[in-house]
Amino acid sequence: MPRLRKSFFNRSVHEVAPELIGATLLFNAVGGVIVEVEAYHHTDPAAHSYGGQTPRNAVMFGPPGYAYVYRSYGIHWCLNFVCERAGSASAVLLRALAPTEGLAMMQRRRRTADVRALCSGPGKLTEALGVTQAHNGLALDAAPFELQAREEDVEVVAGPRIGITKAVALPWRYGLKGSRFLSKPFRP
DNA sequence: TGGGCGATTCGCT
DNA sequence: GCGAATCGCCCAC
Repeated sequence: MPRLRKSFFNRSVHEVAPELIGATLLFNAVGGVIVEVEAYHHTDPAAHSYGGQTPRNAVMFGPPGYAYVYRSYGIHWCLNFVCERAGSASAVLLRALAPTEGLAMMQRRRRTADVRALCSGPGKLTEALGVTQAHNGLALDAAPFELQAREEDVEVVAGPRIGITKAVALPWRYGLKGSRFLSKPFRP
């Protein structure tokens, strides 16, 4: 199973995001198949990098192939993959996985046995995998990350992003068609 | 199936 | 001070 290298991320977020659907994300050998992501480009008012570089979003302004982690609503962590090139400040938000590896560990961290509830949302996903602020800025092609390219063609659907108040109509949420592990279904 | 709400931290204006 | 790339729980339909 070919591992994703940093060069995989060295392209437009709008190319990378749909190609991540069907890839496998493991963190300390825990994780599963990526079924939902969202693209955030620096020219996009909904992106953290839109207003320029700050200490929080500094990793987004660095080279592609690194993890950007931030706290959401004061409670959750959200995981992003930096894309394009240094300074372009664009990233893909990881929103949902179909759990395959380390089920027991994820069930313990999430305090539920419901497999559909383990990684079906950006905050759930980081809790299940154990990703926190401490992992902000880590390379994606080295431990504890392991990213594997998808092995077969998948059907990718797109729609509006979730939970934002700016640029709400842009269809930059991508998902695996028909997956039971999405944070929300895609409207036809 | 979907909407309303409270929890809770911190970056940024 | 404001409000956010969310979640879980409760309720109505």
